[in-house]
Amino acid sequence: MSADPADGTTARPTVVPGQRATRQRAAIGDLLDQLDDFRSAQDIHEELRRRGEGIGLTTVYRTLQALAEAGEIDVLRTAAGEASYRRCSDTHHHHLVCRTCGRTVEVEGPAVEHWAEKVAAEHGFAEIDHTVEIIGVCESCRS
Amino acid sequence: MSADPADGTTARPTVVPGQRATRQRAAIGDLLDQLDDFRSAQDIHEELRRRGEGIGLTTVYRTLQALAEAGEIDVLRTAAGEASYRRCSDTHHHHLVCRTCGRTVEVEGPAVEHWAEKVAAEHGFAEIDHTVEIIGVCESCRS
DNA sequence: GAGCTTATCGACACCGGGTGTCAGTACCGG
DNA sequence: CCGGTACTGACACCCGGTGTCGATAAGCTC
Repeated sequence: MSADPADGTTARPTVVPGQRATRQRAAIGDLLDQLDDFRSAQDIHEELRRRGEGIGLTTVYRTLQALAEAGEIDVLRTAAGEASYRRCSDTHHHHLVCRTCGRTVEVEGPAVEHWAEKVAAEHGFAEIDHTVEIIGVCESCRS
Repeated sequence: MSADPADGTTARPTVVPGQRATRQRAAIGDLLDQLDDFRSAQDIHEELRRRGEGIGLTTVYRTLQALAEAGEIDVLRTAAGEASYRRCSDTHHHHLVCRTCGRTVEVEGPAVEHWAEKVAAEHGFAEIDHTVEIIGVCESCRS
């Protein structure tokens, strides 16, 4: 979470001390960088195999899970209960998803954040966390 | 969805024409009326068996699914990917859930509805649907 | 660079929520 | 009361995801 110390590292590290940089992890990271919508673990695994990466499904599951836990990527559950992953910006935000083509737009909503906190406080709730997803049909899918 | 035609039916019917009133459906309906927080299908099944209702798990799954589809009850997915059901008020609303005891509070938020619509419109999305869940720790669980 | 330690990998078995099937059952209209 | 049909439920099955454990390879030390 904290900013990089002032050494010359370039982008987001994805490498945590005590965690090794492996070909598989790099491949998943690269793929996530190239994609801009939510993909299931199986999708990602399949795509990597298609690209000739020798990688196991278990590894994909675990790596995605670890990335999600580290806050590197966002997870969301589809209606079918399947988990989808996507690399997202650091800032807190929510998603606008097209139910037809799956296109995703990140949206910020200070209004919602405030509303959530206010409502929670009114009912005596603390340590608030919230999920907001908006699902609809995007312009190009409507035509 | 549409209001009842002007005959003398009392409360919410749960009975749709072409759908039969069975003991099992009634039992599920009754139980849902008595509960006021989200329960998994398996919970509900177990509770019904405990009460001596002879009812199959499959039936519970299907009935809950049908009720959810008809808008009679609300569904939400737990972090584990399990579906939870609860009978809710007719009006559109969201939930404030205690992550410790599971207590649920229904909250309304015109502000969020407007925000969602506005944001969606700005990005050319239509036929909007949205989910908002706030999770925290309630007052009694904090002490 | 060699050697060693240890995190990581991945094939495979397994788990558990949920669904499809299909014969038996029980509503409900006539 | 009877027949047709919606519903039921035991059971097999599906599939996303996790645990296991021997094999592998990253990275440190010398």
